Amino acid sequence: MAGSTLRDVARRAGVSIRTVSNVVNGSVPVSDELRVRVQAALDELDYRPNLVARNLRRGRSGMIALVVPELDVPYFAELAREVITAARTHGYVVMLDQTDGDGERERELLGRESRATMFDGLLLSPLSISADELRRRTNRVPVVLLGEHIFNGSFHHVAIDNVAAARDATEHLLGLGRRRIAAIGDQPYSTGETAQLRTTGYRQALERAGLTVDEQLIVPTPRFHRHLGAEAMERLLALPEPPDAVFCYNDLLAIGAMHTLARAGVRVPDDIAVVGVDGIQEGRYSSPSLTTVAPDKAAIARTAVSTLLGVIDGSAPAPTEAKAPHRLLVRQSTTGAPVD
Amino acid sequence: MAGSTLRDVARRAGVSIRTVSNVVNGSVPVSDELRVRVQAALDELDYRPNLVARNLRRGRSGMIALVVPELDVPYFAELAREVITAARTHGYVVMLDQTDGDGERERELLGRESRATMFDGLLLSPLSISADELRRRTNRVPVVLLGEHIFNGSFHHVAIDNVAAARDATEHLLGLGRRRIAAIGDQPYSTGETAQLRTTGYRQALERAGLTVDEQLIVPTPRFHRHLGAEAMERLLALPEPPDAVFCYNDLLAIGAMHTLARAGVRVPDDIAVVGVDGIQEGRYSSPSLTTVAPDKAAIARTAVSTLLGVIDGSAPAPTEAKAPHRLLVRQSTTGAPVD
DNA sequence: CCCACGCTTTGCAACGATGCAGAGATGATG
DNA sequence: CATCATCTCTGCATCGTTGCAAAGCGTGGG
Repeated sequence: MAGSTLRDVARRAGVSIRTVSNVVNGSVPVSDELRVRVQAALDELDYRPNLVARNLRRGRSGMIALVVPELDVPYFAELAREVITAARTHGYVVMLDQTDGDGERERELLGRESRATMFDGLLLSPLSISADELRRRTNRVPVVLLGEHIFNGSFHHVAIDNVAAARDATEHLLGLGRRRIAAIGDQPYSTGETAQLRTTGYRQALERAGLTVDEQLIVPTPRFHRHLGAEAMERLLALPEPPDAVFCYNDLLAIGAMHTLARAGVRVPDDIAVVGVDGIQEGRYSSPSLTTVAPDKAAIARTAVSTLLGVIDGSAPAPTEAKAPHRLLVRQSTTGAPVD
Repeated sequence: MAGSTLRDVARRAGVSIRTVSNVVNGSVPVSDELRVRVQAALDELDYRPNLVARNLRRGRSGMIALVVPELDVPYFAELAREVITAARTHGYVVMLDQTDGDGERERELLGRESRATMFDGLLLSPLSISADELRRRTNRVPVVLLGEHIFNGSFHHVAIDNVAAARDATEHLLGLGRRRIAAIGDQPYSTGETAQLRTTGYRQALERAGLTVDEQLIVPTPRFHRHLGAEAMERLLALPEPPDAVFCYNDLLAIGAMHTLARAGVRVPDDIAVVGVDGIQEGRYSSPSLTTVAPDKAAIARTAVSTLLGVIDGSAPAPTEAKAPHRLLVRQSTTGAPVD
């Protein structure tokens, strides 16, 4: 009942512990006669290997940790799903933790008393910890970073091309004839790299189209949540000359913005077109459905996991910069066409 | 670099391994002089305890697993967030896995080669595994079940009162004067207990109001996903006499249903009122915003975690049935009033 | 002056598994 | 028939930590 060990099984089958281990692992040949006897004992005692002990001996835990800011943000939930799936194909399981974007929590995670040592590696989607700090603290555990923040070449890193993604979104709006295009989600301070890259892409698209950027139309938000998108949209509507399109830095901001527009009786896309980033499922069924730039989350997850495992087994020590593909999904919020 | 051990630190400080251990753990008193010396060595070598070894010795891992069908289903993501938070207050971390509602995967999880032995306990939200099977397989690991499925008294179990929740939702619609109320999401087969309980509550409400149930208006769905809600709604609209309200067994079904209604030009709530269950964030910002019966997820998580820890430390061996509270959040999809 | 007591410190064993090297049995070969 | 290679099987050491019991040491009381 309380969990039988190799010893118990060995005693019962009248063989050595080592032989039982060989039967369990199947790596070393065992004679048919003994194998049958041992197998019977294994079944009778319902033996289950103690993985903690196995891990100690083997020096590997078969676990990686995925740390995201917030698990209830759909993008991270969907990404987590893909990471768990990708890890499983390599025989790994995933421990999940969330930092709430709290730098303290992120720091704690890498501190001395953390459980990080229990994992073979760490996938980290950092929000507020700085590059230096991260470098100082992660000299033990293999780390791969997800998303933009911190990538000055000292860490393995997987992300989409955020500048191109933002440019694609903005150019889509330009292609629809919109000329007064707002942007929601800039973060013009040290830890807002992702947002800043998207701002760059937004500016590039406008400039290439020969338009000047109206700084009033760039509304910063401290995070990427629905209610902040709603508030930002209110500010845009209050302008003397409101926009005819909005590029939101993620889908949640876009959904918040559309919420405000619906309440204000502004038609989407007729009066204002809306596009987001992330390609979350929620956007397929919103009213109107949301045009979005969707990162290939499965690709991000696969790349991140295999990179991390490469670091773990020492075959890929030099930091890599991997770019995952993204594509524009056109839906009602920009074209009005009820596509799915 | 490769991780120093107690041995390394002991050698450096010129004391025994045991003393270093005592300093690290702080449980046994150590003289000031030695403590300082050992601490210095700890710092110099940047010692981090090997948690795998510690776990082996202590027989506890400080980890629990949370297994849900799909992490990208918002309800589970939001619940997972709460579970992680609740576990953290007890010093536990959470490993997350998903089964995709696949019975095979659920079985595998409890099978001989599973990693379940690595965890002190298991929070399981089962979809398709049967009670018998579960009982046969979990004689090793402490388990607490989340949600309805399987609760014949042999397992610890935390859920809301699904009958009451469904009744509340239906009565809300009745209170608005609706009389032809449909239900989307029944699952009239062995593993659909949750759905069946909601059907029971739905029937109760109608019967108490003196109405007869029109079986045509109960549309089953194999899962609780947006597209199935959309399809179900199409079937209801095709009826000679469509409903004037719909009770959906979860918010995703409701959002799918509203998607169909929007495309068909049916007004919500004027023509058809819609109510869901789960209280996911998505429903606050949908257009129209979604009336829903919201389980207290934080309460579910807290109760589940503390129950599980009780089982683990042996203080709560007898299976308990815990009911978490729920409440109706009234929004536009039933009243038209733009409440947040 | 000796003994007992309390406090700190230590060595040994153990948690349950696997790597390694060698023991024993078996069969093939000269 | 002796020798050697081959194939199973086994015992021992080890992964890094903590529980346990006892050793060492200093102090105070009889």
